[in-house]
Formats: sequence, C-alpha cells, structure tokens
Amino acid sequence: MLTISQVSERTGLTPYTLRYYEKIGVLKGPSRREGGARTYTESEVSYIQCLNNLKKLGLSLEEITEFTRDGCVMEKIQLGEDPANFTPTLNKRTEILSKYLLDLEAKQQELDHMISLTKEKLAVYLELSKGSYEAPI
Amino acid sequence: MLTISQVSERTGLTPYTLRYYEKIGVLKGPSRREGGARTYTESEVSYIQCLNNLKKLGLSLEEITEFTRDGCVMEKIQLGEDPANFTPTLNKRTEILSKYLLDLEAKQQELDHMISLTKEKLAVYLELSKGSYEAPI
DNA sequence: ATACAAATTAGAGCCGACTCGAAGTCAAGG
DNA sequence: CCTTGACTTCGAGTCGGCTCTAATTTGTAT
Repeated sequence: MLTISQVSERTGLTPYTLRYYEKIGVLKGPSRREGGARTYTESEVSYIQCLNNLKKLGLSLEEITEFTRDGCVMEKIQLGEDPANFTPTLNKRTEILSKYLLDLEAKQQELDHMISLTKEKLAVYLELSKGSYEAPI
Repeated sequence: MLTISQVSERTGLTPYTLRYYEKIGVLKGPSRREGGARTYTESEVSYIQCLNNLKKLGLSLEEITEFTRDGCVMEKIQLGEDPANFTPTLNKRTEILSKYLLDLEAKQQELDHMISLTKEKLAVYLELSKGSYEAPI
C-alpha cells in the first residue's frame, strides 16, 4: 500500500492533482489508514497511469471519466450472479468501448499521417544539408 | 480567397477562435480586403486544418507554435541566396522537426497500446455476450 | 514531551483556451 | 438614402484543469 506522495512520484501527478481528481470524480476515493491518510494499491496506480496516458492523447477528464466509468476500459468486468442483471451492463459497456475504440482509431489515423509527413520533410532537410544548395524546394 | 466565416465552416474553428489564434501568434495575420476584412488563401486553410489536427492529438497551442514556427512543420522551406544564412536555419529546423517526430512517435506507441488493450477487452465482451454466462473473468 | 515531516480539509487563485458583448465600419440591395 | 448583415477591435467573462495557502491532525524520531 502506497501513500499519496509515493503515487505522485510513480505517476508524475502531484498530490494536489490526485486529490482534485478524486473530488471531481475522475478517481474513486482509495481506502484510508488510521488517521485518515489515503493509501493506494498497485492496481490503483496502474489505473492512474492508464488515465494519464489517455490524457496525453488529448482526451478530456470528462471523456476519460465516461470511458472508464464502471470499469469499462481499465478494470475487469464484475459479473453478477443473475444474467438478467449482467447482460444490460455488458451491452452498455460494449457500446461505450466501441465508441472509445473509434475515437482512438481516428486519432491513430491522424497521428500516422502527421508522422509520415514529418518523416518526409525531415528526409528532404537531411538530404539538403549534406548535399547541394542549388535545388530549392 | 475566403472570408473568416468560410474558413470557420471548413475548419470547424469559430471566427472568434481564428482571430484569437492570430492575436496570440499561433496564426499569422492574413491579407485584408478593402475595408479591413480578413481574406484567406486555400493554403492558409490547409495550414489551419493541420494545426487543428495537432491540437486533437493533444499538443498545446504553445507546442504547435514552436513546431510550426518558420514553417518547420507545415510550410515549404524558403531557401535564401546565401548558403551561410541558409544552413543554420536548416539545422535548426531539422532539430525542431526531430524533436517533434519523437513526440509524435511516443504518442503513437501509447495510442497503439491503448488500442490493442481496448480491442482485446471488446473481444472478451463480445464473446461473453453471445456465449455462456458461467465463465466470469 | 516535543519537534518535525507528511498527511488532511476547504476554499481561493491562476493559466490556457476560448467565447462573447459592445460599439463601430463597410458593401450591397430595396 | 438607409437598412441589413458580415465584418472589425477591444476588453471582459467563462470554463477546465490544476495549484496553492492556511489551518489542522497524525505518526515517528530524538
């Protein structure tokens, strides 16, 4: 079990930010020690790291909250005893996950395009810098 | 030549935003008609669309400004007459572009990872929803 | 016992990125 | 000529996402 500052070190998020995420519902409150200090599990840490990756990919906290709510994206599914309760949850999660996947794949396309453009341009620059100056593009 | 509202339609950015980008130096001011109205070229529009893609990938306006300054990313290089003036510019651009490429490739890795995780999970969900209920994961 | 480091809360403040309102200018159509 | 609509500038307001301060409490070391 880890303190908030240990989690801070591992995730790169400040304790301020971790408490803030909890306050606005992006993270659920972890368990507490005697005296009230937050204490995190390893699995909570990897959840936070995953969340952080999504943020770097440009998703808003609101989007992240939607995609990770009920453990859609990052947690194992909890199967209830009764299939009647279970199936609607499963369907809803499948739907949310599909939407999420489309989002990511759109980003992937844009990103791949930007990367190949950049590589092309870089190749031209490198060619120019070691070669002749008489061929402006 | 296009008006600001035509550019707005094509890029999905509001006229407010376009003027704001100009104010803070993300976009350079376009030429003006008689009377002072902004008028944009097609090439300016594609520049703006590209900028917009970078934003969707999670880059800040400051990063975008750095990467696109002097036309590093999106514009053709302007070659001066004198190689002595030209080479340092070229080297600086090559450096900025390389940094930019690393950024994008890091994002690409994260993104690919998130996508394969998501696909795996979705496959499990789909399997569950059409199959037996007795194997909770 | 006491001092120190690290945690807690509530609430205020800050910054980036828009977003809008007000007041004014200009070109074209009835 | 005068209205209409799209443009202009400037400054203020909003919102998301932190970031910090202040006052307090707790656990550990001397």
